[in-house]
Amino acid sequence: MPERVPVISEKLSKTSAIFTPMEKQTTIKDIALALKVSISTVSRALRDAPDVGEETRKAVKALAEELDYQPNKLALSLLKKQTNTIGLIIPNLDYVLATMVKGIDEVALEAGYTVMVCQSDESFGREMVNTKRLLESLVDGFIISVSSETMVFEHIKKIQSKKIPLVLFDRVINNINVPKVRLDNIEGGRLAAKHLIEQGYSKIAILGGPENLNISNERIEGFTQTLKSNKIKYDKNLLIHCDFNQDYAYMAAKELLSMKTRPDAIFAISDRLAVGAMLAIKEAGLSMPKDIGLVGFNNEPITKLLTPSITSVEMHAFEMGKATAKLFIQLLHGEEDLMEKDIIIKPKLFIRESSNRGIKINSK
Amino acid sequence: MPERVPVISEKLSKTSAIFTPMEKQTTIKDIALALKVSISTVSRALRDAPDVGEETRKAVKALAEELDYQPNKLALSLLKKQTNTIGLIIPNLDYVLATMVKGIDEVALEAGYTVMVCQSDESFGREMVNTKRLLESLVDGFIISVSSETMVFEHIKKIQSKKIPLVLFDRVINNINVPKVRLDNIEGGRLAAKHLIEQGYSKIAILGGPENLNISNERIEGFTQTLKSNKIKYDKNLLIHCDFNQDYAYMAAKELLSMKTRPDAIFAISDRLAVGAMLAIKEAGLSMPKDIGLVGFNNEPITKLLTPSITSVEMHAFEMGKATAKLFIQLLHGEEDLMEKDIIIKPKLFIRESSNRGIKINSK
DNA sequence: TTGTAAGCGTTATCAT
DNA sequence: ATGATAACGCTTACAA
Repeated sequence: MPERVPVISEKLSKTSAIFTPMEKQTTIKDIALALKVSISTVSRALRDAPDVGEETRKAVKALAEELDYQPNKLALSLLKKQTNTIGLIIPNLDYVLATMVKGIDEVALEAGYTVMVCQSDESFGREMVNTKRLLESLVDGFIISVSSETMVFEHIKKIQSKKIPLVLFDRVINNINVPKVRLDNIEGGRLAAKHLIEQGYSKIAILGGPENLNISNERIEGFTQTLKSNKIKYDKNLLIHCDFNQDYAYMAAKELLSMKTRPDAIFAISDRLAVGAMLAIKEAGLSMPKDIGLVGFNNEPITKLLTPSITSVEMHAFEMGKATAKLFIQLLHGEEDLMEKDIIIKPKLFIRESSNRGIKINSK
Repeated sequence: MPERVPVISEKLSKTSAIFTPMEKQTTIKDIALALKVSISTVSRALRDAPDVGEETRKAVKALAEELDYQPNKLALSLLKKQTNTIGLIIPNLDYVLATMVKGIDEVALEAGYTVMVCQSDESFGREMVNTKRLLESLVDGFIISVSSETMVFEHIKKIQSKKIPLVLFDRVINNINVPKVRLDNIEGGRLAAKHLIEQGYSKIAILGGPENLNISNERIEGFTQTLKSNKIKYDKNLLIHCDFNQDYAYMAAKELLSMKTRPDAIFAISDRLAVGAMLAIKEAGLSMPKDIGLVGFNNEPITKLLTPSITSVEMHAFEMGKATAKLFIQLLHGEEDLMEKDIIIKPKLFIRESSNRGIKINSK
C-alpha cells in the first residue's frame, strides 16, 4: 500500500498466476521440428526468400500463423546490431516538451522506431544516468534536450565517440559538432522587445531562466539587443534569473515591482514565469496593459485563457518535434553528412491583452 | 526540410561521419583474447564469481575498465528472457497523464526498469499497434491506460494469454481479472454534486466525456446518484457527451445555456471541458458563481489561475503513477497473487470561486 | 582455478 | 530447394 497516496482501499482475493520471465514463445525451431525441415528453411520461408519450395513455404506460414509465431526481436537485434529504438532524454514533461515528444513520437513510429523517453528532471546527474542506461540498452541513437544544470558535456562526447547518431533539440549545446533543431531564440527575444517598445513601454524588466541555460540567454540577448538599437536604456538590475517555477517567478516579480522606480513592463522567457509574474502584478494592484505590460514565451494554451490574456512568443513545439525526428531518421540513414545541420525554427509573436495598448510607436 | 515548419533556415557544411550500425563495442571475447584466458573466466571475473583467481580477476577488471567494456544487454536479455523494460501505453500526454508518467518513471527507474512510452492518441487502432510492437519488443510487462475508443479488449487478452504482467491504471477496464490502480470516480462525482447542492444549485447540467469511457460514466453516475438522494430532479437532456476537447465543450455549453430554462450549474468531468464551458458562460454574459456554478475535474494548475478560479476534483495523478509502477514491480516480482488487486485512490474537492456562493445548504 | 561447450533465436554462408 | 554451421555476446553446467 503506497504510503503517500491519500486514501487507498484495496480488494484482494485468490487466484493463481505467478509470472515466469517471458513465457516461451513459438520459435522458428519449433516450426522446423514440427514440419521436419531445417531451421534455415523455415527462416527462408518466413522471409519469402526466393529459394524455397512453394509447398514448404505454405506449410511453414500456415503453421507459423497457427502457433502465433513472432520473430524474436532480441535475437535479431543481437545479430544485426540494431534495436530500432531511439533514446529520448528531456528535462521534463511540461506542455512544451510533451508537445515536442508527440511530434517526435509520431515521426519515429512511422519510420519503425520506438522511443524510450527518459526525463532528466532538470538534473545533470539524472541526465548522465539516463545516457548511461540508454547506451547500455543499445539504442540506435539519441535525441536530447539538455537539462538546465548541464554545463559539462562528457556524456554527449561519449555518445559521439562511440559514433552513435545524436540530434540535439530545443535546448541545444552550441559550439559542438552535432546536428541540431532549435528555435531562433534571439529572434524571439527581438519580437518581444520590439512589440513592447512599440506599445510605449520603456523601463522593461526581464525574468530569465537559470543562468547558464542558452535558450534563456539567447532570448535575453535578442531582447536587450533590440532595446539598445532603439536607444532604450537597459538596466541590468532589471534582469532576474530564476528556475522554471511559477513561485520563484512570482517572488522575483514582486521584488521587481517593489523597486523605487518599478519597471513598466516585464518580459518573461517562459509562460510559466509569466504566470508567476502576473500573479504578483495583480497582487500589487497594477493593471495590464495600462500600468504594466507583460509578455511571455511558448504560447501555451493558458496564455489565451487568463485574464488578461498574455502576449506570448510561439515556438511551434509540435513541428519542432517532427523536424527533430525527421532529421534523426535522416542521420540514421546516413546518406548525407548532416553533422553540421542546424535547423532553425522561426518564432512568432501572438499579441494579447497583457501588453496591447492599441498604439504603435515606431521601432527598429 | 520539414514542410509544415513555418520558417526554417539551414546551415550545411562538410565533414565526414557516416554511421555504421552500432560501432563495435568491447566484448568479453576481446578481453579473453587479450589476456589469453577463456571467455568464461572473463565472465566470471567480471561478475565477481567466487571461483576466480585473484590476479586473473584484477587483470580482467583492469582491462575491462581500460577498454570501457559494457555488457551487452541484448545478449543478456536473450539469454535471460528479460529486458528490464516496461511498455507504457497511454492515450495522450496531457497534464494529468504527463504527471502520472512522471510518477511511473520515477519508481520504474529506481527499480531498474526503463519505460517505453507509447501514445495511442485516443485511437483504438494505435493502441493495438502499440501493443503489438511492444509485445514484439519483448517488454517485461505492460502498464496501460486505455484510449477512449477502446471497447473491445483482444489486445489486452493477448497480453494476458501470453502471461505477461499487466497493470491497468486510470482508465481501466472493469470486469476483467487484472490488477488495477484507479480513482474512485464515483466518489469524485458525488463530491462535486454534494458541493453544488450545498451551494444552492438545483438545475445542474453535465458535460461528459466520450460515451463509452468508464471514468466519465462513473463520475456521472456518482453525480446523478447524489442528485437523486437529495431529491433533485435529474434531467437527462442536461447531459451532453463530448470528446475531450475544449472546443466541443464550448459548443456543448453554449447549447445548454441557450435552452429555454437554462441550467444553473455545470459539472464538467474534466478541467479541459470546464474551461470550454467557462468560455461559453462568459460569452453568454453570465457570472460565476452567482448566475451559474461550474465544477471541473483533475485539479489542473490552470483551475487556480483562471478568473474566476474553477472548483475542481483532485485525482492525485503523480501518486497514482507511483502507486501503479509500484504495483507493477510487485507483480513482476510475483511474490503474491495480485491479479485481483484493485487500488482505489480517493479524490478530493478543491472549492474555488466558480461555484462558491459562501453558503451551505444541507445535503446527503 | 580455469576451460569447454551448449544454448538463447535468428540470419547468412556454405555446401549438398 | 534444403540442410549444416558459424556467428551475434553472454551465462552456465560440466569437465579438467
